[in-house]
Amino acid sequence: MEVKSNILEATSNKNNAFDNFFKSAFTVDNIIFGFDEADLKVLLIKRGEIPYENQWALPGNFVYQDENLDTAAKRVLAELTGVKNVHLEQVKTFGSVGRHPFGRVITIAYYSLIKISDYRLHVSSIAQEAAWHSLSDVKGLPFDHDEIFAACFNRLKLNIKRQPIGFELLPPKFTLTQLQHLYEAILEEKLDKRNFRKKILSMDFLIDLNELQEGVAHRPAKLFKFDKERYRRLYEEEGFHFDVAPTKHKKK
Amino acid sequence: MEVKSNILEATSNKNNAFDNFFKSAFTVDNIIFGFDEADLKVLLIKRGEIPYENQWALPGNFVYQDENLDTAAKRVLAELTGVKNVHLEQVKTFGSVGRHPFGRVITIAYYSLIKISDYRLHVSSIAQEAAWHSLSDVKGLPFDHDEIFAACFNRLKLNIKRQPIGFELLPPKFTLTQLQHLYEAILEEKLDKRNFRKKILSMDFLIDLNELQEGVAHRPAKLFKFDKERYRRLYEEEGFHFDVAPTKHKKK
DNA sequence: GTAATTAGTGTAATAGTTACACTTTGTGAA
DNA sequence: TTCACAAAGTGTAACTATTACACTAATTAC
Repeated sequence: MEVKSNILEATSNKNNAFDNFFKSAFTVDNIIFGFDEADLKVLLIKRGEIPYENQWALPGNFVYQDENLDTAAKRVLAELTGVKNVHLEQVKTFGSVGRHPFGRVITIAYYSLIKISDYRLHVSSIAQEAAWHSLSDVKGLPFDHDEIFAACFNRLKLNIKRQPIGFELLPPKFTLTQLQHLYEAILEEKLDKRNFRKKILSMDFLIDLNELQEGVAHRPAKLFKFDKERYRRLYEEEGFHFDVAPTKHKKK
Repeated sequence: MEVKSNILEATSNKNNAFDNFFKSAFTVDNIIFGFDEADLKVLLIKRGEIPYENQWALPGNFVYQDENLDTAAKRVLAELTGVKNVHLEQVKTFGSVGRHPFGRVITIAYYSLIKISDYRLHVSSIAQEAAWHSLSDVKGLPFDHDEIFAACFNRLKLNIKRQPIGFELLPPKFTLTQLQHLYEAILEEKLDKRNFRKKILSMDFLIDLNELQEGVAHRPAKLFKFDKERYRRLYEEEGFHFDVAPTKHKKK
């Protein structure tokens, strides 16, 4: 009771102190994005519990008593995929009164980006089953998960233009075409090939590895890697602004 | 007990169900910005309660049981200032384990923008006393309020370049110089007068009222107003990008 | 060796950004 | 009434970034 009564001392005396200590729970949801050469995917779990048992939903879990929020989000990811050390971003907190049928639940939404090749489904208490879904399949989710998903995808769209986070979704060595397809998938528009290459190379943080793609039935592409150190030196203070013309974009 | 036990059914069975229902509280903080002709200000309250009694802190309060998060943030603002219908934005949620000395407290941080002239200190249960502070005075705040403040100010800096929110801080009729000073205060850099005017006028959502400033001991400036409808029509889909050269900015 | 497939490349027109300094219009004091 | 003061208001040329656009090169599979 000690914690409770102390918190209540700090509360407004206009209200009954107990009003501020109602039954509630808080959770994190972590929207996990992956990219598989062609499409942007999201990892959904099949719920093993009521409510909405057996429906596909965003992965999430309660935050433990002695656990920070970011840690909880990382734990959800790690338990589900075994992947650690990823790009993680807190997006928005959802706490409408009626959003959970069983009571007041506040959910802090994160997204994270992983290399889909690193993914290996783990036996996990969080989910019965997990699977990658195309973005277009992500609708009709339970709770307010459609809204949460939209907020996270939206944030990703904004961030991709200002931070070098695309590389988190690609293997360490990638071709410029793969990178372009990734940008196109996130931004949901086709980009002009020459302008894309000119722009991204002019930013000067990609290193040409002088290696060629193998095992493709056409002219092999050069492989590049992202130079994080160089990025830091060049852009740490000012940041960048990636904006390339979609193909056949009409001028006003 | 009904709510509690139902939520607990939905929880992971790997953990003791009660672990997910520990003693906790959640609050909103609302960082209230105002602009007084020259400087950007923040409204701080003098805490009337332990911990940190009598220290200046960010305004905040518990979220009530039947209250949405945004509503709670608006309530904090209204109780403190009487101002309603403002620009409000959720910024980030803070929930580190040790951030509150009395127990686990999750805080959802918002900022809001008000016209300082509308402000009138209300008798309020939230604060003993409230006062505007210059940005440079906002440091050494209790809890992790320095970090919360930084996150909100940062967000404001980003948003001012992409949304027409500056007008929320100015009277309905304002001069271009006032507007420029506001941008300078938020961005923390001096801007070039001619470039600023050219850019903001070219955006085509300011209306020249054909009225002049009164009561100044120099050439009076023209008054403008922001045309919200026109803004919507022009920018609803694409948004804008406000970026004007600081004065004497050196090129690389 | 030829068809299929994707990689890779340059330029001119246009649009946007930047740097920069003097004239105008009002007030208020002598 | 005029002069000092203060801030308002204004244009342009140089530079930089963005856009639109189509063919040749390299490889594999048959």
